[in-house]
Amino acid sequence: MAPKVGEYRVDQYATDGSRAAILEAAARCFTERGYDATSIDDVARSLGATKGRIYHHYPSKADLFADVFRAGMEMNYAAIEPVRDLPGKALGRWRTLAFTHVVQMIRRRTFQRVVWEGTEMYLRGATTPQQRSTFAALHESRSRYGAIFRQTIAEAKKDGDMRFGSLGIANQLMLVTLNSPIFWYSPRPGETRDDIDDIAWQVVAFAASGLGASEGEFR
Amino acid sequence: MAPKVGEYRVDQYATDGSRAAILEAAARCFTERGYDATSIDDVARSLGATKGRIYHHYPSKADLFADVFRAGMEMNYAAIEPVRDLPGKALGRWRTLAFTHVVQMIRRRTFQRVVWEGTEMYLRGATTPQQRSTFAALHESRSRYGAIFRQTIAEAKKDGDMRFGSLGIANQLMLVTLNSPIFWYSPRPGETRDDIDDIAWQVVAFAASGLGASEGEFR
DNA sequence: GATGAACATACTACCGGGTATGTTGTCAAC
DNA sequence: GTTGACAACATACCCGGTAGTATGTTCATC
Repeated sequence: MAPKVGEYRVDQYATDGSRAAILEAAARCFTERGYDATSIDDVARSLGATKGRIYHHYPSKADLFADVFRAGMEMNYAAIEPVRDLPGKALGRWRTLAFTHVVQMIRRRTFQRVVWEGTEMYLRGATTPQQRSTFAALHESRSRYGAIFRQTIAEAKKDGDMRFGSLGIANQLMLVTLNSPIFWYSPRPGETRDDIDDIAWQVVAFAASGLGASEGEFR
Repeated sequence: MAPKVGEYRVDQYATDGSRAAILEAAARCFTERGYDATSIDDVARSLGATKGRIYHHYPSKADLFADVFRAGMEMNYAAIEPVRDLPGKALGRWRTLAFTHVVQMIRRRTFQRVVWEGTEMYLRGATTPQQRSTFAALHESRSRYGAIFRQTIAEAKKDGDMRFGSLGIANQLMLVTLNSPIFWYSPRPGETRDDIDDIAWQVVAFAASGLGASEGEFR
C-alpha cells in the first residue's frame, strides 16, 4: 500500500502517518532554525510529543535530517515526472520543467530548504564518515535531478533557441534563480493558486531571458 | 590613521592587524562550517592561537560574527563607492554597479557568505534580544545597499531600457543571481583577474537579460 | 496473557560558550 | 634601572544545553 501524505508518497514506510508527521515537523524546524540550531526536543515539541517518539523511528538527528532531504528530492522527481518526456523542442520542455520546479519550491518550501542545507553540508564536508555515504547518495540524486535541466538547456542551445556563454555558469545561474523562492517567498494571506502561478512564471521568464531564450515570454 | 588590511579599511580599530587577522580567520571558519558548527576554538586554532586571544577582543561569539558581517558590508560599500554616481542612463550605471558587485562576491567570498548567513539569522529571528539591535542595524545596512540596485533598475524600467513584471520579484531574482557566486564559485588554479572578470560579466549578462535589458550584451 | 510496537520519562556524557586567573612583554614615570 | 601598570594574550575551569540511551508504560493483536 501507498499511504498518501500531503502530495507525495511515503511508500517505503510500513507505518503510515507517524513518520510523515515527524518529517513535516522536522522540515519546518530545520527550515526555521537550521540544522545545528534545531534540537530534537524542538521537533518533538512542535509535534506535541517527546524525544522518545523521534528516536523510536530514527537512529539519530542526522538520519532524520537526511530523510527530510530524501523526501524533498522524492517530491521533486514526482513533481516533474509527468512533464519529463513531453514532445516538442527543448526550449518548450524546459519552460514546463522550470515552471513545475518553481511551483514545487514554493509549495514545498520547508523540505526544499532542507535539501539546500543538506547539499551545503555535504559540500562542506560537515558530515561524519558514516553519514558521508548517505549524504553522497542524496547529493547524487540531486545532481541527477539538476542534470535534467542542464541537459535540456544544452539541447535548447544546440537548437539555437538559447544563447549563453559557459554551460556550467549558465546552469548554476539558472538553478539558483529557479530555487530562489525558497529564500524570498512567503505566503500572502488569501493567496490563490493563480497568484503562485503568476509568481512562478515571472521567475521562469527571468531565467529564460537570462539564458537568452529566443522569444521573450511575458505573462 | 587608517591601516590597510587586504582591500578594506579597518579605521575604527585603534589596534591594527590583530583584530583584522581574527576577522579573516572567523570569516573562513564561518563560511566553511556555518555559524553554529563553528566553535571559538576552531577560529582560534586556525589562527594558531587560543580562545583567550579572541575573547580579549570580542565579548562573545555573536559579536565576532556580527563584526565579520559589518566588515563585509563595509567592503561592499567601499567597492561600489567609486561607481555609485557615474553619469549616464540607469541601465549603464546598473551594469557597472552589478559587475563591481559580482567581482566583490568572488573576491571576498568568505565575508559575503557571512553576510548572507547573518541576514538569514536575522530574518529567522535566531538572535538574542541584546544582539537583535546589532543585527537589525546590519540588516538595515544591507537593505540600503540593496536599495541602490533596486532603485537603479526601477529607473531603467522607467527609461524603457528594462522590462519586467513585479519590481519586488525582479529585485529578488537580480540580487540572488548577482550574489550566487558565493555559493558556486571556487577558484581555479592559475586563474587570472581576466578570468574572474569574464565570469562576472556572464553573471551580469544573465541578470541583465533576465531584467529585460534592451541590448543583449555578450562578452 | 504474552509479545512487541509506539511511545514517554529519566538519566548520562560531552561539547562548547563563557569566565576567572595566570603569564609575558612593553612603556612610562620616578 | 627599577617598578608598576596595562595590553595582549594563554591556561584552567565552570556550567548549561543537547544528542543519545536506558528504562518504564500503554495498547493492540494474536
